[in-house]
Amino acid sequence: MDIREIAKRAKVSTATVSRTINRVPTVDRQLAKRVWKVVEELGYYPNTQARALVSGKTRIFGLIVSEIINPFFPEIVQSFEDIAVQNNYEILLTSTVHDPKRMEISVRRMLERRVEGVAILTFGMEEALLEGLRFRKVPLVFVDVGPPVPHISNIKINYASGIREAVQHLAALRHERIAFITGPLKLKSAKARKDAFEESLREIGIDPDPALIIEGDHTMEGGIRALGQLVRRKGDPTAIMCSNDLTAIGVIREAYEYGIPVPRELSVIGFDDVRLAQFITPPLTTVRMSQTELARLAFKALLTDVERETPTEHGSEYVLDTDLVLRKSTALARASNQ
Amino acid sequence: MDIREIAKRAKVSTATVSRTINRVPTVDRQLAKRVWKVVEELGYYPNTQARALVSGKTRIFGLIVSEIINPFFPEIVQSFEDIAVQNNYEILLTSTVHDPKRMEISVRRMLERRVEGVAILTFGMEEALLEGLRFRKVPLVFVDVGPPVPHISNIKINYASGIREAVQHLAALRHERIAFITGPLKLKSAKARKDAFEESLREIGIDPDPALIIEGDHTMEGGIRALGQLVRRKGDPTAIMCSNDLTAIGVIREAYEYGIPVPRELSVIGFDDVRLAQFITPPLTTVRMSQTELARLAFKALLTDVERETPTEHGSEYVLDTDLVLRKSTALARASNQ
DNA sequence: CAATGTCGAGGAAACGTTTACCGGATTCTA
DNA sequence: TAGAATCCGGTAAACGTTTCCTCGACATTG
Repeated sequence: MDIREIAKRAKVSTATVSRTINRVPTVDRQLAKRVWKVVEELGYYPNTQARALVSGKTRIFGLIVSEIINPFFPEIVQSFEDIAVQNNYEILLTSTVHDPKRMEISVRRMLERRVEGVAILTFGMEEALLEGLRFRKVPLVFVDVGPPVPHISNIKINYASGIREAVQHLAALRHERIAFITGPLKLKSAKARKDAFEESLREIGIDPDPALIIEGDHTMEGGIRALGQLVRRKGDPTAIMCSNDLTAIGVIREAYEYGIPVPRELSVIGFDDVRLAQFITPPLTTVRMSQTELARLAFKALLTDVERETPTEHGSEYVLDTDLVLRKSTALARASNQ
Repeated sequence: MDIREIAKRAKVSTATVSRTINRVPTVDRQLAKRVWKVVEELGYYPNTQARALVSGKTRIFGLIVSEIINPFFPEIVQSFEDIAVQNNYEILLTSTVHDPKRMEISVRRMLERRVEGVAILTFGMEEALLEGLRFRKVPLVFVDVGPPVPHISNIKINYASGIREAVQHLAALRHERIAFITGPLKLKSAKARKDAFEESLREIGIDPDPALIIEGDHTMEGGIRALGQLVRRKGDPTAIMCSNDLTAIGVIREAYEYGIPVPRELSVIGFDDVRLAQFITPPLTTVRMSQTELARLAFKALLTDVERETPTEHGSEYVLDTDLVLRKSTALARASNQ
């Protein structure tokens, strides 16, 4: 059943049917009513392929993530979908699973399906692979790492705000030896978190102790390993901040193995506030980087770019703040026992 | 850049270009080589909308889930995508967030984008809402609840196998008072799990004690509440099985609050084996219902149906077994202290 | 050697929309 | 009241493919 069928039954032209369905205001109310009636009766719905073919608008946004099973992403995907539904967009979800080949395939898929824009929410994938998209002037939005050129927007994360809050929270609980487990330092975002931590420490008159900065890898196993290293030192820290929640979960898990009660003997703070931070025992105090908000900003960036008629010089920039959310994994420092 | 451009440059007809790209074997090797050369040079890739419009094949499968942030789903989505990529399919991911209206929208989206098949992996959504899909003879695949009609496949979960294993495991650890926290019993799958539990108990000569069967709701909070009820009884259980992992996590969490050490004083077993079962402390012993395998089966069901030329009488049926995976949340029953 | 069959490439129709353009009717203006 | 302007619906071209059909070239057969 197609638009012609509707046209015939409503005794109008296909043009009028099309205009009615697309709510072009100039069509006569009587005609429109007739058309809608037939549409309802037959349960007609337009063919998106045909639509897209002629109009050039697919109403699809691409969303590239690292991997869906990483707890960081489901909430983003969910929020992105919610907004897409509200705006009558479809979403083409693609994951790179940390494989450049898969990234290439992702780009290809986006191109073939003619998405109108792509949000790249991966952790550090080589940008070169996106050349195909950039070349075709598809609007893109990045987190932190987008170059300042037309059609490319950026969401800047304000790591410092939340991390400072966290450090000050620990200081208020009389912690003085605070360790930090970083992410993979080749990741810009991981580096930024570490820098923010050190800066926050200095701000309250504590000099960062290199022995208390351990390089992790943003996995639970990394957290486990890092705690192992930390425990072996004398004068070990009374609090540990982690570059992401998974690391913090690893730390808590390993602390349990060592018989170190969290938070009584050791305070732990994560970063990201993934949903599962609420599920573990004790519920994790962490720095929230709202995934919902991130998705919202990404979508908005894309939509704005698509709807803009004249391209801007530089692509827009958005800022996402972070803040501390208190749960149960931090407490007063134990009396110093060195 | 379109197929005509390629045709012109390769000095063949568009028909030949199309045939070449689609690897129709009758095209002359020389011509094919010419065509491919031009394709590579120009970086041409076909327009999927145009393709779909004329061929009627969109190469899209729909995937309807309850909500992406439910830990049960990310792995399914990931696996589904992996297989889709291998088969050159795209996936239209949609979530109902437990809202019939959203389900309706989902169906509509599937219809508009002309998906070739839909996997419905939600927990108990009214089937009536899928009428639109069924009516248009879109191949569907359900878990457990699909009616036996053409174009509708079913994946039957063998709940009994894993649950029996779990019960026998507990029995071997000398547990005699084993509680069960169910899911919402209006859900067929929850009911089936409970029944399997009771049956397994009888099998080893234990009569299910109704006082030890608590209705939960498949959430962490439900698990917390249920443990509260259980603890208040005298002669409380030494082991608890849960209808899903989230419930088990709630139980463990609340046990911690009560100061009941898991597994020393209380053994806990979950169901599903979501990824996060490995992240909690202690790592959760649980009955695995492989999400990867589930996704694989669902995709296969759809693909088989699409590729079949003559529709079968009944739609096919697949079976997914469950089995126990041992981690750290179970131990020998404590000496009876009643 | 003529007739028939086989093979593969090209021409052109078709898929279901949107939209530029046209033209008739109506309203407005002088 | 005639001409201009405005409005709005219809006609048909276009979007980029796939695929049916035709047709020429060549091989095979009697």
